[in-house]
Amino acid sequence: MQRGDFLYRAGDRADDCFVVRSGAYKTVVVSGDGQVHVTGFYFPGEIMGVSGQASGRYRDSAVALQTSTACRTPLTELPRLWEIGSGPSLLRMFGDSERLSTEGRTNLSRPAADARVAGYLTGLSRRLKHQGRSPDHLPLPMSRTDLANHLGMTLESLSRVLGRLARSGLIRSDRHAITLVDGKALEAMAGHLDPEVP
Amino acid sequence: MQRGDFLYRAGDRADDCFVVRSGAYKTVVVSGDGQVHVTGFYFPGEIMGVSGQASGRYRDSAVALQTSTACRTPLTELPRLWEIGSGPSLLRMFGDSERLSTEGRTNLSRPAADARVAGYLTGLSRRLKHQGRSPDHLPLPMSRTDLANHLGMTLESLSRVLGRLARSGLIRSDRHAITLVDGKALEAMAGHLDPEVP
DNA sequence: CGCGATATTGAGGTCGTTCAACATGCGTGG
DNA sequence: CCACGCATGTTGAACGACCTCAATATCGCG
Repeated sequence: MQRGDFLYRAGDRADDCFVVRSGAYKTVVVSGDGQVHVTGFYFPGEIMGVSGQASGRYRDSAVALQTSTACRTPLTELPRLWEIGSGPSLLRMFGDSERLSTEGRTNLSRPAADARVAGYLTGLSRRLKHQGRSPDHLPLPMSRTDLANHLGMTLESLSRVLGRLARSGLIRSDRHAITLVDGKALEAMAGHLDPEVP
Repeated sequence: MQRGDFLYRAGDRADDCFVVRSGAYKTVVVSGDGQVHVTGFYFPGEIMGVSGQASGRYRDSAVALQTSTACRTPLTELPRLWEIGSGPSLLRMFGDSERLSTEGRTNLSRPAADARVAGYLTGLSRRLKHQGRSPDHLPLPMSRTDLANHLGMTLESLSRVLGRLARSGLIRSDRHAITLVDGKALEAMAGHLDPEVP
């Protein structure tokens, strides 16, 4: 898929889940008044489309941030999945999704913009590490506008925070990537969002 | 259970989900640095403990806000629940849980405190209506501190916002309950978090 | 190479936080 | 039953941070 293509749209029948293979995606929800909120960014190995599996229709839309590929996984035969013993993994998906949402929520509840940015970066670092990739080289394929929206701040604030962190020597900030220099300091700034990853 | 009792604790083996029967509960997560975040409030008919089903251990703790009862639901019984026809409703509850989490996240992303409070109130109203209760009489069994924490603001700000809304005639604010007077205006203030309820 | 989109930087205003004092409610015990 | 005391909630003032508006800089792409 190319940048801007929809993997699925809110309202579509939710017959499948998707696993990112390459590239990156974002999920967005549009409010009744037309306002958009970026609910998440997804990288290779991560699962998308879980939110729709309960109601039968996707609640959010998934958009490719760059040239990307994803693996479609039909889940229409839910009861039969139980019979063949895939029930636990289904629960795991729901739980993972719920947990990611909870972490994001905790992060958003912090008043300081610095803490939210630091929290997102450390969380992303942990996710990448969990996928077997380098935890210090963070890809940022999303626009500043999208990331700021996701973190509940304006793009100007985000730009300033990143500049501040770079000037402090905690990170190296490229436009489409960030390298963590002092991850410990970032975690401290974020307030240790989550104890550990089991 | 009495006020302050734990339904389950973070770290416990997550063998069950719980459905609130009466009263109300809150869920909290403690960060590595000891900071507490209130992740949700749960009323009769709503499901709790989903977050733990991924890792096998609860990620949050559930605390009774008042004298409450809950129905323990071992997930090993899920196939049998399906046989007796309770599978779909449980699945619906899972979906509702995930959706609630997403809505809360969207709500927190708004910068204005008024919008976040209005968003929570309208969301709670819809949840109560969904459970067959009055959508205009909102119970607030939680403390101001907890609600402010949940909404990502200080208790002073919350107090001011509620006072402002009451003075504007949009709500009637008691200490442990709120009556919606002008729900439409509240929804507008919240920015229509979610299009509709299918 | 030039243009449009995206990102950074700057100045001023508003809103939420902080610190503080006051008011109210609730439970306990006399 | 009332009074007391503590916890909880409300109100006030000043500071600081984020947002808004605006200009400049840089990147990407044809």
